[in-house]
Amino acid sequence: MKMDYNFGEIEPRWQNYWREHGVYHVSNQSEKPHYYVLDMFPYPSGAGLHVGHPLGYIASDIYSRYKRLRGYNVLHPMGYDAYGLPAEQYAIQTGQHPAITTEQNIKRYREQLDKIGFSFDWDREVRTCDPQYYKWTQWTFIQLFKSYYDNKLQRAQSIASLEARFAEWGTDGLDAACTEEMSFTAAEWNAWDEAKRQQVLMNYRLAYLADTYVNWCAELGTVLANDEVVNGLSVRGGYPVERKLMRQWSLRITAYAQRLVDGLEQVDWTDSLKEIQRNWIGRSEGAAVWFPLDVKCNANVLPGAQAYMSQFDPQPVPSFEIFTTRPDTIFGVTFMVLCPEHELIDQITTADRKAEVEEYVTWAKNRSERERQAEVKKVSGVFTGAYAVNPLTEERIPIWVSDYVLAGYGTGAIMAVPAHDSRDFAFARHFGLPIRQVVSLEKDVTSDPATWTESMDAKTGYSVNSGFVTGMKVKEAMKAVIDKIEAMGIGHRTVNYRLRDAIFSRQRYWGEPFPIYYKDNTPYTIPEECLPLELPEVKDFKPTATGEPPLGHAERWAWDEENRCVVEKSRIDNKTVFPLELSTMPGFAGSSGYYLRYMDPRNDEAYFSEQAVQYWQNVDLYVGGAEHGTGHLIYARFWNKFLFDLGLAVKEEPFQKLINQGMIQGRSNFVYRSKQDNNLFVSKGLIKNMDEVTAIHVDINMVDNDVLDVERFRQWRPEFADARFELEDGKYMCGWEVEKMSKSMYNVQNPDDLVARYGADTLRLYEMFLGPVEQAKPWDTNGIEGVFRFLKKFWKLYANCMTAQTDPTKEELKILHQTIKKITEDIERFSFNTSVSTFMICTNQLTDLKCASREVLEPLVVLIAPFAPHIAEELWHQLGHDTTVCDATWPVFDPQQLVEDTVKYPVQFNGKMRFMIDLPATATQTDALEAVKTAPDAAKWLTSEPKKVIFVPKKIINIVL
RNA sequence: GCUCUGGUGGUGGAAUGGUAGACACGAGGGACUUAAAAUCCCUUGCCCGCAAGGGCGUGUGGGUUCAAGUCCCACCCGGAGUACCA
Repeated sequence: MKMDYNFGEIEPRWQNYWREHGVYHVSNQSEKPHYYVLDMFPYPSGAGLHVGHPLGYIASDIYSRYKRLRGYNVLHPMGYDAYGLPAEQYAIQTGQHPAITTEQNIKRYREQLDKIGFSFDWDREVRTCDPQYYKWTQWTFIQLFKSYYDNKLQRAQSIASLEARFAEWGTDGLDAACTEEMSFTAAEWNAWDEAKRQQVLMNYRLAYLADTYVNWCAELGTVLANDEVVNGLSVRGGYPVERKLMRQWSLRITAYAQRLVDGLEQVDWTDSLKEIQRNWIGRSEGAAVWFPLDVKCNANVLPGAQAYMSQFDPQPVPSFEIFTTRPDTIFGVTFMVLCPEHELIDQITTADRKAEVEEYVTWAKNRSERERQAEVKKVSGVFTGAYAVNPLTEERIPIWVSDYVLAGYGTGAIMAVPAHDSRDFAFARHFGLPIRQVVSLEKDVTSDPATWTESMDAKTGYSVNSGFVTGMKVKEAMKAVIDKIEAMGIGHRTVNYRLRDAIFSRQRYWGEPFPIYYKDNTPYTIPEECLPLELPEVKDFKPTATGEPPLGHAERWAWDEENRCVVEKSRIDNKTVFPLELSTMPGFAGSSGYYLRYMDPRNDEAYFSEQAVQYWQNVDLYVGGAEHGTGHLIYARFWNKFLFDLGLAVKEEPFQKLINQGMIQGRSNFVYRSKQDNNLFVSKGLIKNMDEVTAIHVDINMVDNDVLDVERFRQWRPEFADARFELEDGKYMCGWEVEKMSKSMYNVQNPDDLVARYGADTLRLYEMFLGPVEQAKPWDTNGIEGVFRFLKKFWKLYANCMTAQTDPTKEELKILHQTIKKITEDIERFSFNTSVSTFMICTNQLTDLKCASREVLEPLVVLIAPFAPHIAEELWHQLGHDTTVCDATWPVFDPQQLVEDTVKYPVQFNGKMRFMIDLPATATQTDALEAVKTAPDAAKWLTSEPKKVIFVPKKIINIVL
């Protein structure tokens, strides 16, 4: 065996071997237990992989290989989230077809990934832009289109069954998720024509077309989902986003809000991620209450309210609905607020207020989302002149309009309780509206709200000034008020969610086409047998002159209903040939169900076979970034729940355990140029005053352990050619800072360079050694030498000992079994950084002992195989095996080999000797004393016969000498 | 503001409530070498001391406990998510 660790020769050789022998190919048929380990598949960007990407892949690869060694049949696939904006933006700039760019990028990604030695089953690769893949994305969309959500059954049902129901019962007894509440009879339904029926059904479909306020990004020329917008700017590009009413496809994800909340209980995710999702879904319990209006208008008439109000007014009483989480404060309502979009405004505004209200509404509606959010603190609003009646106090309450009430949440109308809501408080103060205290921390103790500096929002204390609930605790009062409201028939308990339906159209080219064509402006799905509906070629990737999406440029983009095929657009006659949908699906469409497709990726007949999903069930371990908490991870859960309702997915939750790998930040290096002398660079330690120098980013590839390679620096740019350096100890020391990893900061570390220099095994170990997988951390190559040194030592241990084989000593076995125990525990809790340390300790100890026993060296190779597969494979064969190490068996821990000392340590304590002892819970004082006396070093501590012995709880014994 | 996280040497980071700082980097010293690389050995939390040894130490202040980095309460500081969600 060669003495030197030649990773450059070993690694490619085994990578070829694995590929040629299909070592990582996984079968759907196996007697073994199954385990599914999934990485979030990457978007293949033009920049290639940097060291941050493989962090999660390495962790999941370690776990996959470990599970395999433990006898599991492990599914560990990889693919590409290939649709996306950057390729398309690039296409717009250069005319290069996104498919070509994407293909090139994928090729580069694959090369980079292959060098790191992953155990992916590449036969199962999927690409979201592959027609054979997006066929099933389109198929799922059609199923969503053909489904509605039954709130009583709490599951999706077919639209066909809804039609049957309408024909027989109308909406009677129907409780379904919908855009707006509808009420009609079977007779009405049966009398309607096709167009009207389709329009009604659209109100219930899980994938529906509707006019909704959307986030329109003019710069990107498309609408965006809520999670793609932060602070009024697009996540991609940071362009301003405005609210716009547009006819768009949406997914009725809100129907699943409750199940999305409930499902979090069943999964093994971090609390923080579950919390992110809970916040995003934003479930709040409260009451819907109808407030009768004190004017005559055409607003809805609610039977209950009318019955109540008819005591005072024989005429029908119009009313409107509000949502509150604090029904207990209803006695403190001093005004009402409608959102500027509220339909009631026009009807209720009094003539004298009309001009002012209209002006305000126009102003508020035209304000960009960005402006609105920037001026959140600024109070604005206007009085409508109209009044509502508080159904419990029978007071007349003024109705205002303000943009602090949002159209999209609840009913877009609130009862304002300024004493107990900070926003209402600010509003009341600004407009001089009354503030009435109805909750107090102490019973019957009130103060004058005029003296308050802030409202009392906490849901604690007692009701005061509150009619029949006065004196009750807040929680009781809430219940009592709702009960009363329900009894009066003017409201009910309800739950509201912050979650919005997912806008599903993008006015873009590079995405999945909708399998939809329009007959009479009514959308119809193309037959499932005709899928995939392939993305057509276009001559221009920009929107058309008339403002249509890029697909408007496609010549061949019309649907021939008779011949069931795509034909030239020129043939559209709206009799047999119809226009196809022009927008495409968003990025999350393709990534929402990919984990299921991996189970059976080449299936042409179905998304995946029943046999495959019955075998694999769902993802056991999912590894990826937490930045997908409000996007992909919500959509994928929704997608899976829907497929579960259809009976395709067999588990309600797609990802059982989820690990969020922390982001790897860049570590930038700086040189410091003197402000007096542009050619003089001062070493970090010699700078007296930072004001005298300018910090300049330098490429981290010219820096080693913060020492600058001055020659490379001089060659870097012409202006540095004559650079002079003020050195410390003959070196130029650079400064550093943690920043985002990006080209412009010259701090991008490319994994290929490290693989070339140290080998893949070192890179793998080092990425793990850097710290806990979940933690965000800056990339820093300063420690990589240590890991590399370890692998060289590890290699040498075998090189020295392979020839002479001896029986293992007790000491060697102890080291081995300690290592087995520790490594197994570490892997099970994803603590891979400590695993690397354990290997280092083990190797040092065995080297000191000059260990040469196969009985110890062989299992050690298996232990390290998940972490450093190449060196393990090589040593495994050197040890004389002709099977691969991937098929070895994980060594079994033998506790007998670890002789634990019962007595841990002695300490002096108030003149007593105290000993920690490990004894069974049933042990007596005599047992404890015996253990101390027979401990290896007993003579050293017990210099005389004990005078007194105190056996304190469980593990302690105090001995007075 | 709310929610979630985290705070340990010069650095990255270890510690089922049980000898804090494993392991690694960096630094200092030494061996080998003509020299360098590579390799190996020693020291390395802070303070006092030649030493043996002693004192102090896990953001701050309290508490529970025989025992607290770890559990509880309050506060301070960082990171992330979210933001007029009624």
